Formats: sequence, C-alpha cells, structure tokens
Amino acid sequence: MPRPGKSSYSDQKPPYSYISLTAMAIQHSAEKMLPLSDIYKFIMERFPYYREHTQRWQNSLRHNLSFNDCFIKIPRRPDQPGKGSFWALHPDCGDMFENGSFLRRRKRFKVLRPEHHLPGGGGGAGGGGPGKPPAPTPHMVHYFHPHPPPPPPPGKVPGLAGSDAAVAAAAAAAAVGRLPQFSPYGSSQPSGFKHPFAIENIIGRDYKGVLQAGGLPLASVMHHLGYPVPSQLSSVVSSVWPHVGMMDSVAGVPVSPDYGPFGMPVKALCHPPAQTMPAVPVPIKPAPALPAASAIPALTVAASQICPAASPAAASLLEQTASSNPEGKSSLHSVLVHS
DNA sequence: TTCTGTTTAGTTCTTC
DNA sequence: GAAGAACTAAACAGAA
Repeated sequence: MPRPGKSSYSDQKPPYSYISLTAMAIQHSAEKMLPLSDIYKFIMERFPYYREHTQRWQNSLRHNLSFNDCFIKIPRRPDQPGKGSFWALHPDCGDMFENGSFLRRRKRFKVLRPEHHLPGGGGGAGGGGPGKPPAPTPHMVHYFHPHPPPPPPPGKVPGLAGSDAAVAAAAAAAAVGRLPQFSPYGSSQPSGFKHPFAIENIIGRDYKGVLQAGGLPLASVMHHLGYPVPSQLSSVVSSVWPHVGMMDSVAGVPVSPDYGPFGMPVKALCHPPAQTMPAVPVPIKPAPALPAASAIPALTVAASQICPAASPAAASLLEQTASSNPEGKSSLHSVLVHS
C-alpha cells in the first residue's frame, strides 16, 4: 500500500483515510449530507487515484459508512426518489482526529447503543442478512429515542408524519444542526486549535461563511426533510449558502499556512515546497461578500424561531441543547461515548 | 440487475 | 509487542 508523502496525489493514494474522504465530501456539500453516489463522485473528481479500482475502495467506503458511528444515515424524503439514503456526519465526531491531521484518527468515534434501544437486537446476524430489522436508520431512532416524536406540525410533509423517517429526520436535523464544526470560531475552541472537521480545515476558507452563520445546516436539513423554514432563517440560508454565495470578508480565524485545504499539516506531507497538490480540492465557488457574522442570528435563536412551528421535536431538542448546556451538548451526549 | 447497506474476517500499519 | 485504527475482501439482503 502506498504511503503518504510521495510526489503528487494524481496517481498516488491520497494520505486521507476513507473516513476523512467521506467527511470531506459531506462537508463539501451544501446541505452537509450526500447520497453515496455523490460521495463517490466527489472523491473521484478530486482524487484521480480513486478513479481506478472503484469496486475496491467503494466497498471499503461503504464499509466505513456503516461501521463508523461518525456517519449517520438520513432517509430520503418521499419526494426525493432514488437509491440509498443520505449520509451526514455525526455531530460529535469532530474530535476524532488529531489536531489538523486527517492521516489517522486518535480515537474511533463510537456511539453506545443501550440494549433497550436496539430494535430486534440491532441488526443481528452478519452479512446484513437475516434478523436485520426493517426499521431504517437505527442510529437516528436511537438518538431520538429520549424525545418521543410529537404530532406532526401543520403543513408538515405528510410522508414523514409519524414515521420512522420522521423521527430519524428530526433527529438528523437536530444532530446536523449542532455539528460542532458549525460553531463560530474563536468562541468555544481554545486558540490555536483547528477543528479537524472544521470547514476551513476540511474544505477551505470559503466555507467560513457557512460557519459564521452559526449552524445553518440545520435549516438546510430541515428544508431537505420537508420542514418549512421561516423567512428570517431562510433568508439567512440564502445569504450564506454555498450555491448562493460565500462569505469572504468575515473576520474569521486565520488559517494557518501550515495547514492545507483539508487540514492536513502541509509540512507533514513531505511535498517539495513548490509542489502543488492537484488532487486536493480547491474552493469551487467564488466568495462574494456577505454580511458580517455578527449580523447573522445564532443557531440557537434561529432554532427556537423555526422549530416550534416546523418541527417541535427538533425544536425541543435544540432548545434543550441551547438551554441545558452552555457547551451546546445536549442530553443526547449521554449516549455518546468515545471508547 | 445494479446499487446500497450491513456484517464478518483477515491483514497491514501506527501508536504507545 | 500489544492494542487500536485503517484497509481490503467477501457474503448477503433489500431496494430501486
């Protein structure tokens, strides 16, 4: 197996694990979640190495998605037909990696699954075979278990009402909404620390705009899942969303020159100084000026504004998240451990 | 039929 | 050297 640090990535295996690559792809997406096929596409577009032997690495990648708790599956909406589910990053997966390095995780991210939360033994036999519960996304149901799904709000997507998908969806919305990398910089993280999954580390500084907006992926997920997003939030969404525009002038945390676009310590890659990293994604969208971060309401405010009308379940969860824990850690953390 | 998702098993590599 | 993480292969089932 080729090791990192040789020449370019054009024909060499990139020094990123599949988990990292998948996280990059997900983070790169506007809605912070991607179907499997799009994850494939992202990786193949940016890392020529993965344009070959697709069967091999795609199998590994799927294995990682299923095996690693840092990825959560989000069911498709009824009006979004297609194969497979969307995949997103677990909100608490951010500290898996050593500071700034995607080469190797320091700890495997794992969600503890209490027995009473396991429907039918939780998948049971191997091979994805017999005994596998029909209920989709055990992860999400598990996350949301402590908060029984409320009656569907008025105007809610009928297809989601009262279903497992709705539960999973709300949990996903809440989960994605509190993704740590969406927290504004400089507030919670000690200075000098760059969250490995932070957008500016993963994708590049173009995504500071999204970040500075304070967790707006929640709105995106809510939108994706069919929940109405009120105008005050949707306007914020439209102002910071990648496909609409990128914040460029926000005074964010300066990106260390020692780190590459994906948070890789560039020095550690052993690239000759003048050598480029062609396989590493570069900012795709230009970065038109956007309102300063201070002008954008924080997620906690936005969540409390939207959720009671749109998704009481996610709302209550987020309210709880915002109020019960100053660090943004909700009670859901009680079921999350880093083994 | 193909794709997606899950699980098991074995190997390789890194870290402690 | 042990433990853990990552990678690979394979089998299987369900959905599109």
